[in-house]
Amino acid sequence: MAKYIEIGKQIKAQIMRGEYTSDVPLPDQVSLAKMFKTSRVTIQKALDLLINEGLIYSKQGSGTYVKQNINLLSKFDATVDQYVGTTELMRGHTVTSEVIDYDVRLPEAKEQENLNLAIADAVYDFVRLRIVDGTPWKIEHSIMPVKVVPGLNKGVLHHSIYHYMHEELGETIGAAYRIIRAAQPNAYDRRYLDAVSDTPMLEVEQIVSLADGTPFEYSFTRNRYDKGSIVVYHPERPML
Amino acid sequence: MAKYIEIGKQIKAQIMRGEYTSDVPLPDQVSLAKMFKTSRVTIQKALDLLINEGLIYSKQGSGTYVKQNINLLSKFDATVDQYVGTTELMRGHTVTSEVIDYDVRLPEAKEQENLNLAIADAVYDFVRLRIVDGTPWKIEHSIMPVKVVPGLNKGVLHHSIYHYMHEELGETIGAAYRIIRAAQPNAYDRRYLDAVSDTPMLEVEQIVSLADGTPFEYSFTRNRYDKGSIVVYHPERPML
DNA sequence: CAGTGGTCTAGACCACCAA
DNA sequence: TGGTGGTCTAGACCACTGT
Repeated sequence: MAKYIEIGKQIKAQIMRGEYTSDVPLPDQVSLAKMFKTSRVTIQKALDLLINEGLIYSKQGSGTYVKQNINLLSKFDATVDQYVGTTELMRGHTVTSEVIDYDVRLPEAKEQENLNLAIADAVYDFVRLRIVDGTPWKIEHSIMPVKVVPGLNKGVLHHSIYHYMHEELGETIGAAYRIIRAAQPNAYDRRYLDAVSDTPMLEVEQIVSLADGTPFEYSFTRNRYDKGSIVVYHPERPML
Repeated sequence: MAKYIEIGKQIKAQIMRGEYTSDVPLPDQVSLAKMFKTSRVTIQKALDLLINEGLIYSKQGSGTYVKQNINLLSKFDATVDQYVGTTELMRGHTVTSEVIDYDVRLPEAKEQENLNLAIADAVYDFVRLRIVDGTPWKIEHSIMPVKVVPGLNKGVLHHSIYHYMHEELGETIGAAYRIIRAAQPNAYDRRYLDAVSDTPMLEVEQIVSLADGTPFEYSFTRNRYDKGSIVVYHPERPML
């Protein structure tokens, strides 16, 4: 573990314990360097992490300050800006999957483009009903390339795909693009999620990539309007 | 402009021009340092920016590579992970606002909490119908603290609030929290957006802050399911 | 083992802010 | 004008990869 990450964690812990407030600046970088017995540059890198997380901000020539909205941050903390599979998110609840549809076929044009595939690269095409504590929760329709996620049989689909990828294939998940929209209920929604014509559905279309940028999932996830929302945190970011 | 940002831009431009592909690694840091006549550490900082943008990734002991999904990135580029007011987003179209409701009052409990206000801090409470090229598009219900955004009269509401804040008040926008959900149409939706009982609505509840973390907007924005979606890009991020 | 990226240091200089 | 954060350098050492 890099030293500056370690220091960043410690400072974050201090902020969370309320040792620094928005009223007064943090100790200056030179003092912090002395306290942590390191160089000023290392302190700066540690603070950079906290700035990226939206916890603090620096004002050249003035000091480093805790933001006024840390309370908000902690409230959203659990759900913010991280991608984990459904199973992980619902820790403490029983999540099971019913495989509604399962196929291996050649990709359509849009899938080729989004998953960066040649026309002969086969894909898995499956629909799963996710069930939480015994009640139907959401429907996931996923397309995954065989060459990126080999061995995705029905047995795996009943459990966590993300767990399988991490533990069995040794892959780490990277960035995700999502398009979020409202939609009218379709046949699946009516049949499995108990939706009727005036039940708004929330749909997430997403492309998820591995750490090296290889896209491995193109999926559509739908749930009833009263069974879940999406939380997003958009930090300010240095623009290139 | 910091040197490493300048270098980052140049390398980004090279990547975008296709001078580097995902097949071969970029030149190593030492070579780049020589090419740009700077130190290796500065190169590393420049590359860090590109890694944060999800353009490239580094593998210790091996090299630095362009991700396979740059093509995707460019496609989403315009809408990704940035907050700008409605007016800005619709450049090239005529956006006007009709003020449906306008009030100054004391904050409710939830507003106090989300906007970090005392009970006596007055807020503006207004509802605007945003109209694009003559057709009703979305309804924005906003709560803003008077002490943070003074002088928000009806005249300003007809134009861009974000423009007003930036140009008149000299404030810069920082992070935003958003909760996105589907919803059944309410009275406003039916009246102004031509929604009926089976028209799903997309609602965005958000808290937007200034650069120093002061929250200045708590709002609910709604549009018909067929009049807009939300695009989100979630890069992988070093976690603390 | 050679080559690559990752981290850290100590010191220098600059830019900005407040008194 | 003194104190603060922002940037940059040159060099050192470490960790990992591929041959």
